[in-house]
Amino acid sequence: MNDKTTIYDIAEKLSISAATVSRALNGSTKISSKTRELVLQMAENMNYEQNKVALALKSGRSKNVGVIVPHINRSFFSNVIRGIEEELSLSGYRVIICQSYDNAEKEMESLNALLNAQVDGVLMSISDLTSDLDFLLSKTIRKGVPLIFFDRKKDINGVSTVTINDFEGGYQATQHLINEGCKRIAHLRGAKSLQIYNDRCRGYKQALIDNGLEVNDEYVLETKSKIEAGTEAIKQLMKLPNPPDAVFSSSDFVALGVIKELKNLGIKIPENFCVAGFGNDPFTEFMEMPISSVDQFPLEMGKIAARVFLEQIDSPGEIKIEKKVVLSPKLHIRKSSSKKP
Amino acid sequence: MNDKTTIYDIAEKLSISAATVSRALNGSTKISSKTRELVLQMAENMNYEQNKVALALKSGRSKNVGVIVPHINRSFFSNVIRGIEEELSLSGYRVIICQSYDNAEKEMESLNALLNAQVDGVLMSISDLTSDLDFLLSKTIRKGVPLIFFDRKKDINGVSTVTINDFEGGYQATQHLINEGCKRIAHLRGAKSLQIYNDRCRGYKQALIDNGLEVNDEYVLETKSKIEAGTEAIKQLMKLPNPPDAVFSSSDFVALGVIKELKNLGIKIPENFCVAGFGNDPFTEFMEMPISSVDQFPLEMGKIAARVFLEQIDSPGEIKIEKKVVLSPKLHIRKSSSKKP
DNA sequence: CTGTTAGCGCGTTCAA
DNA sequence: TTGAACGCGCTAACAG
Repeated sequence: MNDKTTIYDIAEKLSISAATVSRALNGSTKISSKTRELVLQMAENMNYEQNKVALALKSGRSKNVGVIVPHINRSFFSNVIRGIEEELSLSGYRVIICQSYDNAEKEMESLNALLNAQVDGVLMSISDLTSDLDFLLSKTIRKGVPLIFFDRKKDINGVSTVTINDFEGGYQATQHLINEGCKRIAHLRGAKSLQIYNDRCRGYKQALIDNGLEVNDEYVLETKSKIEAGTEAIKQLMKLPNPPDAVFSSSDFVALGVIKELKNLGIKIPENFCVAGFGNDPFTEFMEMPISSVDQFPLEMGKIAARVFLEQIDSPGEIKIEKKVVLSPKLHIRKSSSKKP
Repeated sequence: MNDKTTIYDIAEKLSISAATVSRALNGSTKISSKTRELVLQMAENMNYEQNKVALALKSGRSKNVGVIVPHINRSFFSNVIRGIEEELSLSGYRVIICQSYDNAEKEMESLNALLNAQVDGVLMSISDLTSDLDFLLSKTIRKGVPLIFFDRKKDINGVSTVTINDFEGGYQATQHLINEGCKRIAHLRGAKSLQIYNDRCRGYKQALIDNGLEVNDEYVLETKSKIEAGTEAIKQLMKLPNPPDAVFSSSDFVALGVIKELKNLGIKIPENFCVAGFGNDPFTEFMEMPISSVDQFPLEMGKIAARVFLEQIDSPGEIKIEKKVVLSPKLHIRKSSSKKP
């Protein structure tokens, strides 16, 4: 039933040794063109296909890379993965995906499983700053497996990272809202355990400071990345004695929730209230009230992360140079924050 | 530098044979509890981890499954993959993803690569009915690797499928539009080379017939699954001498394009024109004009496809029973097609 | 140019 | 209960 033909099968047919077959198949120069042709022909006839597992065991390189993300079905991550796959498949690598569900423990399990499966590298977006990264390092670096963080990173020696400049993104969005004439800008931010949200928040605050505006802690709320979280948060904000006149949200979904609730409250956007989100999720563009948002270039991020991996794997010797790539975010200005037409 | 400890390393330390170590690690009964404890302890100390590649070569089972989809970043597919990964990871399987880009040739390449990488199964959504499936079969079935189609299938002996009832989905949506009082229902359909679109179209036509409405071929247009395709198509339809009063689209994006253009044209939805889409993409729900759409339950589809694989792989002997699972779609009725409040 | 040997790490005979 | 030997399929070292 199983028709897997091995190099031994074809060697036997030709009454030569398996090594010779191997050489012919791999284009070694140390072989006569006659026998090479013979082998190639026979291989064709017998539908020979190289067994990659045997090759992996022999060479120690599986041609597989692991990718760990919180959830594969989030627009951002699925786009990054697309970029990674698109780039790595060109070099013959396959992509194994794992979901961490924002759970540090699961993340470690996945990493472990990937390393035991002999992946040649791991690209991941860490779930939490509190992850036990020492353990992680001991496993991956000691094994000589390149590790690359994208988007959600943590600064570690020996680990390359590909991120966008979240500080700049937060700054850009806030500066834009200020330019539109907003004076009391609130910020809905993600969990403090993630550096990206801390950076965006820092950018927000710096923009306020640079423009001589007051940083009001009452205006900064931590939310989940969900529509309902946005509606809840804006309700709370509008109850303040001195409610804000704009919101910069770290999440497009939250921004959407804010817009929905403001409409409920009869507050006009963008005339009396401006909103900007983060992520440039596809839906922000084609809403009836298109939402201004910061683009993170997920596809490009994935491709670049893939290339960083390829550079590391190709680097001669054991000199693994860590690389820190930082992309510039781009704010897309849309109706939700455009007072001036 | 490489600290990979093997069973030989720990055998040496304990002055026993590697075979014994292997037995201890695998919980064989034919071993004294003393040495078992000893081995387990030592394995712990030496940070031993089983090399899955060696195991794969030995056993012929890699614990990897391949998944091939057109584009991983489309909402539907990323959700299916999430379901697959969620289910299979519980059984210790890893998921290798490949993108076909709707290209039959690339699809075959990926399938080939996966088989050479010794995956234990392949789950795929075929790109095209014209794919060279004989070749496909000769590779996969002869190798005894379970093959499962999800969503985009083709009926083949020996291949299990997990799909939704596209006919019923098309029927449901059309029937609903009829119930709302629409008389001239157009249909924007996807490529004829995919069975799912043919089935949805058949459902659409059958609903018309069952309700005594005329099937007008001028009302059926083939479009790409893009917003702009929707705007173009509806422009064309509205130029007809007798323009439609409703559209059932096989794509949510196309439905969105239709709605945008109708608004441009000053046509009121849902009062004077109803629209229904297909896919229940997240955005359909939270638009200001929420779009009625047929849910395909991608997450569930992925999980079920995974379970079908597990059943096949666990089935004793060589009896591979093919399984055809058909899910019922569910129409979500929203504002874009609700004349009656 | 080609054949022989060995080993990647593991589980599984067959003897003892 | 344990050990020695073997093979999964392949490539690389060493001979010839």
